[in-house]
Amino acid sequence: MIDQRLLRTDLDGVRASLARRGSASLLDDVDAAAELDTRLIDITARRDAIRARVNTISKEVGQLRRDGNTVAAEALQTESRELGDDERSLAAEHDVVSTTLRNLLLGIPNLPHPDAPDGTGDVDNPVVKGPIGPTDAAERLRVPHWETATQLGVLDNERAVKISGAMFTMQRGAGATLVRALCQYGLDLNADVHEEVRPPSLVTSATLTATGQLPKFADDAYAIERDDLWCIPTAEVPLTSIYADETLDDTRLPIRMMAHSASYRREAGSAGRDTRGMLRAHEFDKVEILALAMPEQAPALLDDMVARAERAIAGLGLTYRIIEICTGDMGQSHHRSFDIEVYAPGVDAWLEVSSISWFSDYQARRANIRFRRHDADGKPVKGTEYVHTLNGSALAVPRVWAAIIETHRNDDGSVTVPEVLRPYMRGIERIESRS
RNA sequence: GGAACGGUGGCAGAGUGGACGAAUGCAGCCGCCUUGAAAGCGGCCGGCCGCAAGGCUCGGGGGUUCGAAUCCCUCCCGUUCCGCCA
Repeated sequence: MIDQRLLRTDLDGVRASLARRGSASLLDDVDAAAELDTRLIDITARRDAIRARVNTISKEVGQLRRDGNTVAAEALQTESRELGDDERSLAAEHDVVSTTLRNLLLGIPNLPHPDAPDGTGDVDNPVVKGPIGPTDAAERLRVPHWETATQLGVLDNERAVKISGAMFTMQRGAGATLVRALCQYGLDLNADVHEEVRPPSLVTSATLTATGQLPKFADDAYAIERDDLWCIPTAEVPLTSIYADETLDDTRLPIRMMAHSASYRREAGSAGRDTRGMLRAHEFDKVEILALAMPEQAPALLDDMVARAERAIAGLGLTYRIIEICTGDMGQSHHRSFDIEVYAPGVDAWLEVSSISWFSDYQARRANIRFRRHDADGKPVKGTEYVHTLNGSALAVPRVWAAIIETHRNDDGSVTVPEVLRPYMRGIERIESRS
């Protein structure tokens, strides 16, 4: 959520910032929210005045009864009972307005960073680095990974579909080992500063709301309705909420964590797209890195996390570039965002393999994650602030897997395993046909 | 899944309708004492919203009442026992 106070103190600033996202109806929502906020303040003030009076009366009644002054006590009780009717109707109005306002606020996206590039869609995302590596593939590389991998017996999507339906994938033999190797590689590369976490894969609605998936994007996630649980679309979801409703000490920040998890996505609206191979699937493995930080720590962390994602890709000998996400293409919760794209020669396309984002305090406000500062003498400063959250894929398996198969394909149809992965693959140097 | 008992401030733990935002202990903060520290002594000390007045907060929600940590309903969570299970 954005800071509700900004609606009162800097409505024009909020409107100008969100206008960069390019949605007219969004500005209507902002205006509506500002109006509700004003009403809510008025209602709250009137309700609280009545409550204050009732509280005072109750204390007086208690005193009068102790003193045995029943007549006076009963007179006050009558007054209080009448006040109760007003209080109830104001409280009901307060609940309606504040619920409406909250639902509206939950749907209002984050304010983009001033330096985020303007644009209306993904075509406006500027390339900020690269391409690094060749983009002119040889003939032997012009083979989509699903052909190479199926032939090698390391990808068996036909049977995955039999088991689970369309858009599920299955890796076998060295292909399965490669999945696990990539995960372990991604973790080891980031273990220097990140705590490894194995979070739950099923989370509550509250948890999925904190990171921004609910309420607006419910259709994108798998729901287990009977138990009111959701399959995580990314480890970002449980990791961010680890410290939900907690106040952290500034000395502990930044808190940096990483997790390997499965990610589940319904891909509603993309049926029929990228149905072959490993480019899009309902379930995939990913190593996520995440940081909770003080606002002033965030920019450097963002740079560091992009560099880490880049290092993982570069180490695998893949061709890649880094793009920055423009205001028109940003996700709801994003403040500033970078993608790493890998060139896949077999399908001759740039594949998004990593997305690293800074969320400012947007998620922390939803998740209620605060921190307390200490002054130079180590004394706690009065009041708390929301942390900033950042996260990104350190290594998203399927598309990297695909790019490896396509990039490191040999003339004979075998695939050379990148050197850095061999320790995780029982020394396998080449993936060769099993038959 | 069944049964029993629980959920109170950073922690431990009192409190069964009014003087309770909450005893007491520990931790923390300030001061005294001390060469320094410990001990001792005195004082302060939960959080959120609000410029303030004030409001909210004893697991969540609802109810009874002039008034609820306390009574009622409901949901959630925990512990123990039983059942089931990797």
